[in-house]
Amino acid sequence: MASRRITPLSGFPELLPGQRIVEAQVVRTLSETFELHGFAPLETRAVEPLDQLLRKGETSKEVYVLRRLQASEEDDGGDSSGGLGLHFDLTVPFARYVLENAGKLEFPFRRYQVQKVWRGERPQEGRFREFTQADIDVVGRDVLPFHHDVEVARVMVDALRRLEFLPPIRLQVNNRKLIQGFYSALGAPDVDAVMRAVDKLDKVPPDAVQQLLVDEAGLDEKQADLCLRLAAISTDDGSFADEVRALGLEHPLLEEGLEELAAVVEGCASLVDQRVRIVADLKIARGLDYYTGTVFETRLDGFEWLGSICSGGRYDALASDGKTSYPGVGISLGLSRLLVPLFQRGVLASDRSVPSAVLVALPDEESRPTCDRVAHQLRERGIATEVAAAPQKYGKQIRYAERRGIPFVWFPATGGGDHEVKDIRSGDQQPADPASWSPPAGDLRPRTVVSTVSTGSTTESPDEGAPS
RNA sequence: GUGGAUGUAGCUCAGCUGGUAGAGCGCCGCGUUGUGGUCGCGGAUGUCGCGGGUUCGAGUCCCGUCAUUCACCCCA
Repeated sequence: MASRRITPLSGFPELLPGQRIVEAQVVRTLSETFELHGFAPLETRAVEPLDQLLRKGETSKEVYVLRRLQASEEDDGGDSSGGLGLHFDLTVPFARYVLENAGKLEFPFRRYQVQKVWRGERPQEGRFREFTQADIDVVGRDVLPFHHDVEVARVMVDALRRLEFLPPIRLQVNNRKLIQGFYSALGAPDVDAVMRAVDKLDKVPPDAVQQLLVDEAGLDEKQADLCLRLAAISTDDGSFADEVRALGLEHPLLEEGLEELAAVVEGCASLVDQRVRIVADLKIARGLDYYTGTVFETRLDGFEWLGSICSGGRYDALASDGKTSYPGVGISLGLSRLLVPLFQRGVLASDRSVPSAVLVALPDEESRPTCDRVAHQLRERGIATEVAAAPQKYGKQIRYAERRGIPFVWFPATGGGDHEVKDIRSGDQQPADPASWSPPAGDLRPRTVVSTVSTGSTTESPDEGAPS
């Protein structure tokens, strides 16, 4: 059989073992944090009917279609759903899940979900066709009190701050009501077009956006100028409201948005520290999605080019069965976008490529039962242990451990002597009892290692970050 | 999906106007016959991303393709 040359697949990243160890630890930290806040774990199927995926306003998404190899032409277009597609986010499947299980769920319903999603877009650094998202959402029946907007922001910030290896982050918050009210008060003929233009401020210089506002959103110079002045407002406290009011426009929606935005910023103020900033940033618009109030984006210091790693917002009408509507608010974290670039650039790594904390050396094949017993005793106490594969010279066995980052090598007692355990980083070797010996707590699990590329310096941080 | 740049050893990269493929690091072995890392000596790195074309001859020039990356689109 001719072997086809194997090549990577564009946009479908795969991790090395040490990187996967870091990712798995991150997922563990996120899940624990979400559950600390009472969010229930949830998983939905990978596929949805295409008509669900392509509901209003979502037709531009690049959806991967699922098809049976044996399906005939007639089968494809036959059923009413129009076939199946892989989900491109976790919010749309969740909305469907809520409708489907509304009778069995308690509202407001809080859930988190960490799953792969697929988008047929052109890959770039931090943009993939298959990637992992971590979502939290709160959904109510008919109504959802505003304080949940503050809650989801607090939960996600709490989760992010526990990932101590991350560069400092900046959560940017805005409010759709605020900007829509402002644009309406201004007399903008097409509020969506204004948002779309303003949303480009990240990449396009202000005077170009001004031109867009005039050409495509139908504003005059003075209106466009006011839009830019609004978008330029960015404060880390409630003072943005004064700056907005100083622009002299009034509208009920604008007022409502100002109050909500202030509530989010002030509600999160207690979480702010050196590694987490929260700003009211009035240029955040979030495209044309289903958002109706609060909107979030999140950026990493020094990695602004990556775009937002974590965003979301309030949607008043995401799910509805005609009689009942289910308003929600949520945020989703792009786990792959966050981690893969840090791996690629060598910023993040694991200090081990295996979970093992101990390698039990094997003097000879006859001693394997003895070695297995030692390993068993250690594992019984939660210490990840492996026994050497072959009775090579001890130097080789030590090197085996070193290559994998296993910190301890155990030398079993032979001929009546003591067992000994060696820390191969320090070279320190001590007699030890397999029934009671434990490594230092910090060596029990692999650690995430952060290296600052510019200086080349290396610092270690425990993965299970405690709130400080 | 559209357009541009890039692709040489496991990694970082040399390789001139076409003429038999290189370095450092890493890896393997020995010195060191059950205790690695330092040092010394020795060794192997490879369908030059892949396929086709031009040519006596292609890593080098041309076309296609795949991958990476940048911009657009969109967004985690």
